[in-house]
Amino acid sequence: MSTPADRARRAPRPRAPDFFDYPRPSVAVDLVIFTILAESLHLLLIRRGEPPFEDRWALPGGFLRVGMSADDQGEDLDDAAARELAEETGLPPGAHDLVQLRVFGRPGRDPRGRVLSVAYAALIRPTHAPLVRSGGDARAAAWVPVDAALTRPLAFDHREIVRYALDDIRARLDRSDVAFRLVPETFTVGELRAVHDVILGAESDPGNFRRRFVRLVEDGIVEEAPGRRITGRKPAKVYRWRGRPVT
Amino acid sequence: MSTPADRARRAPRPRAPDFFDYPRPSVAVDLVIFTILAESLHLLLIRRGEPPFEDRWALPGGFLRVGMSADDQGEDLDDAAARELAEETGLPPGAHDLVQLRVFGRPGRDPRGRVLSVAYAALIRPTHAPLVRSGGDARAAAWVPVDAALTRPLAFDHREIVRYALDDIRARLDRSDVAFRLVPETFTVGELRAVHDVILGAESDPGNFRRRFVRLVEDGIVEEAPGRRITGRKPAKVYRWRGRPVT
DNA sequence: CCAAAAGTGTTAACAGTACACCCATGG
DNA sequence: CCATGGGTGTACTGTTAACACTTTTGG
Repeated sequence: MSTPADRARRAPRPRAPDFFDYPRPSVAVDLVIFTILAESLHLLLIRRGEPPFEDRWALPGGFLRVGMSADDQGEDLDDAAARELAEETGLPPGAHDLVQLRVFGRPGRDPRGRVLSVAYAALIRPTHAPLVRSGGDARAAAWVPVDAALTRPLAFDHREIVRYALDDIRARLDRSDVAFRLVPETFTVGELRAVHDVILGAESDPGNFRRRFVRLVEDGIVEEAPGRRITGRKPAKVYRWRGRPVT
Repeated sequence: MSTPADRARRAPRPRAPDFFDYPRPSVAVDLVIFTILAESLHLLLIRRGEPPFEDRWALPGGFLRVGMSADDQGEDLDDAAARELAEETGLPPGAHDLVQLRVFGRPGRDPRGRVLSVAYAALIRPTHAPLVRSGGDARAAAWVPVDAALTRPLAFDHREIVRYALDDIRARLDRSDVAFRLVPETFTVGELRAVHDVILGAESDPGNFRRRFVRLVEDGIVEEAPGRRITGRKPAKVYRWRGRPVT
């Protein structure tokens, strides 16, 4: 944080901070919202209603609200992401599993002018996914399978963002709460295994998966829930994830 | 990317994109530059010469250069980070080990107005660290041990950024090239182990470390270099890291 | 010759993998 | 009664951790 301020130091120092006179970028917050539908990983896309990229599919998002006064500087990035998530999905703001991925800021990514995009990942339980309505502005929103989202042309550099988000949740799958957030509140071992398999795109051994699962129960990360569930033939025990700690 | 543009859709559409009229934040790029000095992890801090936080220590950095026209939108974020790194250290731009960490954007973090900071981590070989001169603007720059940097009051939210960067390189230590970049071009097993120990703050077993090291040689990640080096009593074999792949 | 670091060997515990198998039950 | 997923057992392999040990050589 120096260059423009330094220039000020050489010249007689002005009252107002001079870096405010330099051109500034617009900052958007874009969301990669995942869920599991029909045994596969989906994400939420919006059909753009205006240029640029009119009619193209894009990630839901919006501009960061910035205040102009020193005492009201606007909203926090995380709040902006939470607000967009609520606006676009209509879901209650309890889904506080938003994680900042990184900034995408290549010049030219938005033809209108310099726009930085702060990308966030969110995870929606499949039980909540059908509740998603088409955003406050009645724009077309749809759950799209990830492979389709990666093939289809998207607006801006959103394909790159999706690619990054996908790699990210895959890497975090075993070291964070990702899987627990993509499964109903209560779940069976088989259901959790299905989520793992779908995200990694590989079939895992039921026995070995169960063995790792019982360790989670022993460590108190997961607890037995009342009732059983009939997914296949034999009813299975039901479990619940106990909040935070995974690793 | 919608809210302001949507409003435009309801009203008769103006020629110029209207989101340009909304207030925008300033965007800075801040660097956490690590090196190893005197058997411990250090990072580069700058003594601020102007308010706010005059005389406080801060991370080196500067503002992102943003173009105002549609065809010149300014510099890329990574380029801005590389430029700052070169400006602040005077080192040749070959040190292309810059990694974006994340954005820090809490309102109020800069009293002058809304400023987002994109944080980057950089790793400097100990052989290059002494070459660092005091920046183009002759401001005081110093290598500071990480624990001192975390204790001392820093400008803005830079302590939080340092904390994050530290956690990040610790987490990536075994899954990336971090260690190889904090060691001279050629190095002995003991030297690499010392880097590991210093970053993790724990003494590792020499025998076990060596065993893991020979696997790296077998996998072609590291190769033997000519010569030997006398670090302690018995001269040790010298190795070289072969570029990219680690995992 | 000896301190100190390089380098080797051995073992127990443990986690991952593959695969065979029994169990319970809804249709 | 049987197909199907729930649930158990087992043998093999590789990795980690702890620690005892030998080797080399500058001072």
